[in-house]
Amino acid sequence: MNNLDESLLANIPPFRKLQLGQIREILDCATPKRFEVGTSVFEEGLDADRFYLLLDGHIRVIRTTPDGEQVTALYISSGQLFGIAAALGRSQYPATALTADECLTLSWPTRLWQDFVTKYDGFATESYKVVGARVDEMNNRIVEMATQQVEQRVACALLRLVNQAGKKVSHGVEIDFPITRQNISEMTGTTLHTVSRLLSAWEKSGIVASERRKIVVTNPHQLVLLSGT
Amino acid sequence: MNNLDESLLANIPPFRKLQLGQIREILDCATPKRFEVGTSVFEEGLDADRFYLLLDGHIRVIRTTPDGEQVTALYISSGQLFGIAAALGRSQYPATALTADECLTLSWPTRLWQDFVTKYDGFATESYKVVGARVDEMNNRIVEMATQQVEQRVACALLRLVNQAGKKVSHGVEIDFPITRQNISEMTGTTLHTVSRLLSAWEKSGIVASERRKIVVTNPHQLVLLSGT
DNA sequence: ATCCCAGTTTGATACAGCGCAAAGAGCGCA
DNA sequence: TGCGCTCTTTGCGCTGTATCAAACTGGGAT
Repeated sequence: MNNLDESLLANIPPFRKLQLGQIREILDCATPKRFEVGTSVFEEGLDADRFYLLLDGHIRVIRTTPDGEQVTALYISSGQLFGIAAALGRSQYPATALTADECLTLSWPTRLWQDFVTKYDGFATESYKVVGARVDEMNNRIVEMATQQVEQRVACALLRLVNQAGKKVSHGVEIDFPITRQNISEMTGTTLHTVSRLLSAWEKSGIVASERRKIVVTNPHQLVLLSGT
Repeated sequence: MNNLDESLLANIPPFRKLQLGQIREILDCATPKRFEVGTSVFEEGLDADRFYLLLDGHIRVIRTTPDGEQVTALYISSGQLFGIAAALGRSQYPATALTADECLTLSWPTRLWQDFVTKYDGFATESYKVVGARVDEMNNRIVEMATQQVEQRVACALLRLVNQAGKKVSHGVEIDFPITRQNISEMTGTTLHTVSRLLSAWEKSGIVASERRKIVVTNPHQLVLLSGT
């Protein structure tokens, strides 16, 4: 039992169609936890014993290659389930989840997944839609990496970030958490140098305005053109 | 009702744990169909109204970019489910399925998926494991494309093909369906020219032996070394 | 006020792999 | 037997990006 408010989940996909009483039940077995910037929620290879819902903040899901390079699999924004590999029959986490800013999560023991699926109508369907959307995004990234060159890929990556973590500001849309050139290079399979050069060029053309750890897209339309989609 | 044999499905993952009577029921609502080489089972963007099981042959799942380039998402070997996007909430096929050789499929109307899931214990779990494996493979490909260079990627692709469609022959392991340089380039995001050069070089080192539309890996170990994993 | 460090910018150089081009080579078909 | 199609091989020049190197900047800690 905890004192979280039902309305927290009422509008979030897998719970949206549930009744308040059911949401109450789910909340009562949830563990809330706050994570500082840059800490890990779970790590690649560990037993996938819990699944998570991100209530606030942004999470970077990364994989590390044998020689230590990092590749960003995806970014999670608030309101999304993550760490649900167990729902696809995996017993270990296939990736590491790092907080990109301060985060608030709810989590449940993995074994409850099956309970939720059988007990709450629509829970499974809605959850697997999340998986579907991610598979789709992964497919798109594969196509991108296979066919487009760096400038287009970086443009696509920026657009994805804007779509899922964009915050309107006076001069355009800002990416709502601290992000470095290095981070972007890890999303696109390039180097931070190349990303820096691209952003500099785009800044000159008035497409973006960036500072240290911060990017504002001032001309999204132009960015779409560059992305070649 | 049809005259297919229950043993067809008895050892295939989502059906493995079912009783023969249940398999019979499933078979009775299945439609078998044979496809010639190079024909399409379903196409990107069409209504995902059926899901499939590949009984025999090999299928190439591709996506086409706006400018007509093809990217191979994955290869399906016999015994695998495919076209199951609907299970993840998609109403259209996200890719096109082309036969790589002569194929035999069973298919069911999509609406039966939900029936199977509720009626047959373990069907859902086993099916989602298939999805899990594919997500995993996609993740690996993203990491590969982001960090490795062409030679390593092609080596990885070949190894994947060998693992899932390898047939032992006298001098090594042969890929069990016709495959062109072009096909491999579409799996790895390169050009057929580069693939051709690599295969020529590998042939000289005694790692592979290839002919027109045919590849035999004679020294898998060396290929693993090249793949850098 | 100063130091330090993480992040950024920019230049110079090298090279992997692409694009283009053209010549084989295997195979079905008439 | 020869034609035509698809697939393969190989050469050559070019260019997009990585790599190496070095300087700059802003902000937090002492």
